This record gives sequence, structure tokens and C-alpha cells, in this order.
Amino acid sequence: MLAFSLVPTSDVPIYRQIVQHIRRAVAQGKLQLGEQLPPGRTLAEELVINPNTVARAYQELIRDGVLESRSGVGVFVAARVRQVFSQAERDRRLAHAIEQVLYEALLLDFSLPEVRSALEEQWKTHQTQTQAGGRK
Amino acid sequence: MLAFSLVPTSDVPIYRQIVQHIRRAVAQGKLQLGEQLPPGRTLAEELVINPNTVARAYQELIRDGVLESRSGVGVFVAARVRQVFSQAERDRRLAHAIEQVLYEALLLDFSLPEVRSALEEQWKTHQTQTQAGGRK
Amino acid sequence: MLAFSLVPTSDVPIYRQIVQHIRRAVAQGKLQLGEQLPPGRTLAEELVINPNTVARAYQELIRDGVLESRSGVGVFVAARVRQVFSQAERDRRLAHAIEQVLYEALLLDFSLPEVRSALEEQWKTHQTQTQAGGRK
Amino acid sequence: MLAFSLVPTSDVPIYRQIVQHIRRAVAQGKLQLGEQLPPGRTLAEELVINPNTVARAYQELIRDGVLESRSGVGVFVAARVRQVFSQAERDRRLAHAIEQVLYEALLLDFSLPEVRSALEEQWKTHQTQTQAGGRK
DNA sequence: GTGGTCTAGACCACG
DNA sequence: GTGGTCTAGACCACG
Repeated sequence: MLAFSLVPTSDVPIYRQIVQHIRRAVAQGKLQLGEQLPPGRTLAEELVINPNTVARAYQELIRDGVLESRSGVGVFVAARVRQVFSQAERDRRLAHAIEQVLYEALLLDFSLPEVRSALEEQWKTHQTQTQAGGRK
Repeated sequence: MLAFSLVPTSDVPIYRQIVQHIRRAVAQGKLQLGEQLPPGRTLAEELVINPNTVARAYQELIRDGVLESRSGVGVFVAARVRQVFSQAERDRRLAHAIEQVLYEALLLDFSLPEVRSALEEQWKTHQTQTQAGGRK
Repeated sequence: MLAFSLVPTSDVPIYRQIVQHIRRAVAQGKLQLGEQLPPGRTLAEELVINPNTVARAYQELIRDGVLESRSGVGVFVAARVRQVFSQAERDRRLAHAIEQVLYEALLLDFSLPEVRSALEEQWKTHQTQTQAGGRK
Repeated sequence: MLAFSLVPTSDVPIYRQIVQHIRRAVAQGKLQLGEQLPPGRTLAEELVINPNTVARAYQELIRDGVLESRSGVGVFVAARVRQVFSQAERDRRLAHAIEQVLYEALLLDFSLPEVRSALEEQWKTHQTQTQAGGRK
């Protein structure tokens, strides 16, 4: 199931919001591996946006190995998430996300221990929320 | 002192990179309250970018109360940087940045220790890059 | 320099033809690392197609680390081609290309030695064509 | 005999996968000239796909002179499969497929020996998968 | 002027 | 009905 709403005023493009939402849903096990996603047109209607925008989000997720398209049938969560990226690229992407945290923390005057404990807390919260989920 | 380098191919616009850098320098006390900033043209020359780009960064910081313009004299760090963020707002913003790291890490199949050590490493690297550290 | 023409009757989508053409030009050293590509609008005019179609091709190449965008300036061949893909993904992509050769060969009744020698010949021809090029 | 499996998430449409498989079986003599093919519905059941999809593949092969339909009886391998491709055409098609491999390999930074051994491996794997091999 | 995003609408291949 | 491609045209951020 996919239920979310967009933040139209955000500086994050709509298609990116969709991408992030689906990534999150997969990570949290709310979208099961192999599960079918709503047809692009349906999702577009619900979100009151153009179908092309949804298609673009789906395309990006397909290219990243998170989703799979079966022609004439629909789009599905990939049976197993392919490891598409090289170690260097994985590191790069993680570093990029961490950099955002770093900037935010410095700007807001948080210390390393504060950030670290916030990270650990959120990580554990996520674990318990997705207990029986697809990921141990 | 302002010493930093830009990442022209980053998805963060150049003017935002400048804004973030100055905010951080002020937060860390590397730019003293009341201290004068280099003229826009000078900074633009050093960074080999368009002067308009620096001007835009200064404008945004002036609008946010971090900098002050004294006409005919120059741009200065505001005498008292107003405290923009409430504690709740600070926590919310940090949590949001960490959430991005969390989902990226889960999708790329990183473990908590890996993320934690990457965070610590980047934090320390940043510290050493901006040596003079500490705040008065 | 980019000079090529489209095959509108082909079953290969236009944006894919552009992608393949640029990949080839980079592989052959006809597009130097760091070189700027023509603005999407210009290329679209030359090819008499919609700018969005060119943009889509550029986007895909940026995502694959072949090109880089510098905001407000233009699109460039990446300084060094990033190794974006995992070993598994690289193998997968190579296998996919080889599979096409295999099918074609079986259908046209070529033997393995014939295919192998054709491969070696084309490889060597490419080497000599790009002698002084970016790749040894 | 027709025994093969489909790749539903492939970018090759299912009906094309069927067409290629039958062409190959005929080229390799695994399907004898004049031999009857399974009724479309039977094949569709085995492959767990829509009968229309099989029908479409048969249609294309009939149109190309590989198969023949005898009304009320069934579909058969044509008594004499006409030779569609000239030698020049065969070479051109093979060269084109190899060119794709070449550019993919260069971009993914594979060496000639790596590509050659991947080719040989896939060729042999294919041979063993379709054991009964040889041609009469 | 440059690329990035989005809409509206069309047509097509596939199953 | 499903996704994939393309056009035409608009608006925006950036430099």
C-alpha cells in the first residue's frame, strides 16, 4: 500500500518526493518484495499530478534496481534488491547523506556525541518498527 | 577568514555552498561577531565564480540576520546573530537529516557500525580541515 | 564535437540513440574528458527533435556518471568516468550485451570461432582508431 | 521439442523471446523441418502467459516464412525455410551486435580477455542448456 | 543562456 | 489496462 501526500511548497521536486517515499516504504517493509505498485495513472490521480511525473519516479527506481517493470503488466518491487552500485559509489552516496547531517549539525550547534546518539536511537526505532519485516 | 573550496558539479548550488560555509563559520566562531567579510568581488575572484553569485549569498545571509550591510563600508557579521531555531525545531531538523542517512544506508545495505564510523570519520575530517577550531 | 543523425524508423527510441552515440563518442575519445556538450536546445534543433528528448538522454548519462552538469553553465563529459556500478552489475551488463551477440550468431548460424575472431578484429580496429586517445 | 524459460522482467518482450527461441531451435535443427509445433494454448499454459502472446509470436514467424499454418491442423516448421540473409547482411548484423559489446566493455572498463572469456563461457553455457545440440 | 521540472496530451507496444 | 516515448510549451533556479 502506498499512502502519502506531497509537500508542494517544498524545494524537493515532486518526482523526488515520490522516489524517497517509495524507497522508505521498501526499507520499512511496508512495500513487500515482489509486491505490485499502483499503476502510474492511478497514483497520479490520487496525488493530483501528471502521470509523467509518477512515471519519472518509477523510471528512476527501476534504474536503481529497486523496482522492476513487467511489460504490459505493471511495476513491482524487485524480487531482491539488486546490488547495482560499486563499493565506491555506495560510499559516495552514504557520505553525501552524512554530509547533510554534518552541515545541519554544525549549523545548529550539535556535538558529535549528540548526533551519534540521535543516529543510534533512530536506527533502533526503525528496527523495532519493522520487526517481523523483510530485513533482520 | 574565509577559506573553502566549491564543488561545481554538486547538486547544491554554488550560492548555497557559500551560504552554508559562512553560517558554519559564524556558528563555530571562526567569523567573529562584527567582523567584516571580504568584498563580494574579492571572494568571487578567489573562487573563480561570478560576482553575482557571491552577492546572492550575502543577500540571503543579510535577509536572515546573519550578516549586516553598512552602506559604503562593507558587509559584516551581525553584532548579535538572532537565535532562529527553537530547541524543537533544531531536533526536528537534525532528525530529518538523519532519517535520510538511515534510509540510504538501509537501501545500500550498510550496517549501523559502518554508518557510525563513517559519520565519525567525516566529522573528524571536517574538524581538521577547519583547524583553528573552537569557539570563544 | 557531436555530429550524427537519427534513424527515426528504428525501434530504438530516439533518446537511447543519443545515449549510445555519446557513449560511443566518449569511448572513442571523440569527446574528450571534461569537454562541454552542446546545449540541449542546440542539439535538439540540429536533430529536429524536442529538447526534452535530449534532456532525457543527458539525464541518463549523468546518472551513469558519464556526464556531469554544472548548474547554469552546461553539461560536460565527466572529468574521470566514475565507477558507478558494482562488479555484479558490470558483469550483468556485459553479459546482456554478449547475449545479444549470442542470439544473433546462433540465428545467423555463426560458429564460436567466427564470433571470437570478429570480436578480436573489431577490438583491435577500435584500438588503432583511438591510438593517441584518452585510453591506452 | 520446445523447452525454455522466459525472463518476464527483461527488456525483450515476451513474444520476441518466443520468436527468438523458435528461430534458434529451427536454425540448430532441434525443430525439424515440417515438424509440428505445440498448439498455442498448450505452450501458453506451460509458460503461464497469455495465449495471445504465443499467437503473436507464431504470426510473426509465419509472416517471416519460418513457420506454416495448416488450417484446422496446426502450425508447422516450414518445409523449406527460405534463406533470408545475404552473407553481407549476416556480417553486418553480427558486427553491429559485437559493436554494442565493445562499447559497453570499454565504458565498464573490461579488457579484451575478459570479454572473450565471458563470451566463451556464455556460449558453452548455452550449448549445455540446449543439450541435444548438433544439427542433422 | 543554461539545465531542471512539470503539465497536458498523444500514440504506441505489450499482454 | 499497463508502461514507454515523444511533443509542445511553460516556468523556474542558477550564474
